[in-house]
Amino acid sequence: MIDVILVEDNHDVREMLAMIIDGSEGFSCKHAFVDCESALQFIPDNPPDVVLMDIDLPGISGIEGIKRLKVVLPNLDIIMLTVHEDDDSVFDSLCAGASGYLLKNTDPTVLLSSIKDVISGGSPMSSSIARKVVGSFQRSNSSPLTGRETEVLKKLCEGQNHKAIAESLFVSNHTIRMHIKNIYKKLHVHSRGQAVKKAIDERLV
Amino acid sequence: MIDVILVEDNHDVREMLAMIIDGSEGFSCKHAFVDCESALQFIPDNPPDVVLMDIDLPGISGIEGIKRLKVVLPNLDIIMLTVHEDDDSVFDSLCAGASGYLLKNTDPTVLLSSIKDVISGGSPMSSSIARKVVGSFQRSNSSPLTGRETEVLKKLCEGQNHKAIAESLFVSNHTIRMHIKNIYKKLHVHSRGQAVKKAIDERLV
DNA sequence: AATCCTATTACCCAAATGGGTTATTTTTTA
DNA sequence: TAAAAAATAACCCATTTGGGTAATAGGATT
Repeated sequence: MIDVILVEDNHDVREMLAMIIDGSEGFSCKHAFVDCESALQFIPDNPPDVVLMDIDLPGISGIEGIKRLKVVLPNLDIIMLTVHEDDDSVFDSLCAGASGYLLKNTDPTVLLSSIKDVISGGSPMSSSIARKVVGSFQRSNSSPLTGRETEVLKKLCEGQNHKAIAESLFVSNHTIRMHIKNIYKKLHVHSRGQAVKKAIDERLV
Repeated sequence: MIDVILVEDNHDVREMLAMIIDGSEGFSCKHAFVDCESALQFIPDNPPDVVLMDIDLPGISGIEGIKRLKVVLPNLDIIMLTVHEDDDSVFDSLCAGASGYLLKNTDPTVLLSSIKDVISGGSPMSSSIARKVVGSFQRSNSSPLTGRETEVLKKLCEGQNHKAIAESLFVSNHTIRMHIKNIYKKLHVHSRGQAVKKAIDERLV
């Protein structure tokens, strides 16, 4: 029997979801909370198998709630169940510790299979959410840098200094300094820190 | 009719997959290549709806092949179809531009629905792969840094220098330098670059 | 009340970095 | 084959950074 806890402020949605889950074979939903405050009091002492969490909640937000739950229960599986499909909501939720992200219009059948999925180590997401997540890995393929400059930038991102980079690439430190100067010009930055930030933001490395 | 191209060196696997796909209602697989070299010659002039790509290929690897295809066809949907489930293979593939990642033992029914999925903007992945991807977003919740130090580290990651950080936090640059010294000690690093790398790697910011 | 932690400010000095300029060799491209 | 781009190396100088040390004040903890 899979034990599910809901955190959802809308009365009708909460009751509806609880009924669907609790009424399904192999699922149980005996506790549902209106806000994170009450959920945070109950859950640490009574951890369920899965938590379904809304984002828009009065008081502590669902994202902040996830962070706090994860501190005391790092292995708890939490699925975000929300209407928000914007990048920030998705990435903030995942960074906070959500293992899945579903939209509220998700079909009940899919919701139930997603709950099973997250328990068995999966990360249920809608197609469009998954594409956002995957897309965040894709790097620019139009870097203004040359091959050597990209190599050097990579080393900069690893925190290496002139000398270390020169040694690892078997050239003089003068050469590395020249490469770095050119990198800065091309990226329009004036320091290592800015170069590293740009490299990461624009996935140049 | 969904046009699919295969790149797979193993003869039996290639023939089998081609037969499954081409024999299915609404799918067509008229071209299958043994290596990236030949695929790279054909595909740019005859772009299909979806490419299924193996990783282990003689000559140009599947990952390198994706990169090259994406340069000329940035919107091409590519699904990695491989036996490798290690982190590097997964992340390198996604970074190279793959939109989906499936294992070769994937059920034919799932494979076909995944092809439809990727065309409609999704990113088909197995549960365990999705968990890896989502896991890469989760940050550590046990930072050794104080609140103020974390603020400063965030600014370092944005490429700001002493003075800029001091001004944005309304304190003297001496204070910021002290914070940075303490951050370096706690993180066991000796430069901005290393601190930024550590901050990003361990998701301290 | 005593202690610890955090945040704050300050000074000194050596090392690293950033910017400007010039030049040779190799590789790539037109 | 000629021109352009990339990689290599060097010099000078001002600024920034890193490391050591010291001190004060407020808050939390014991």
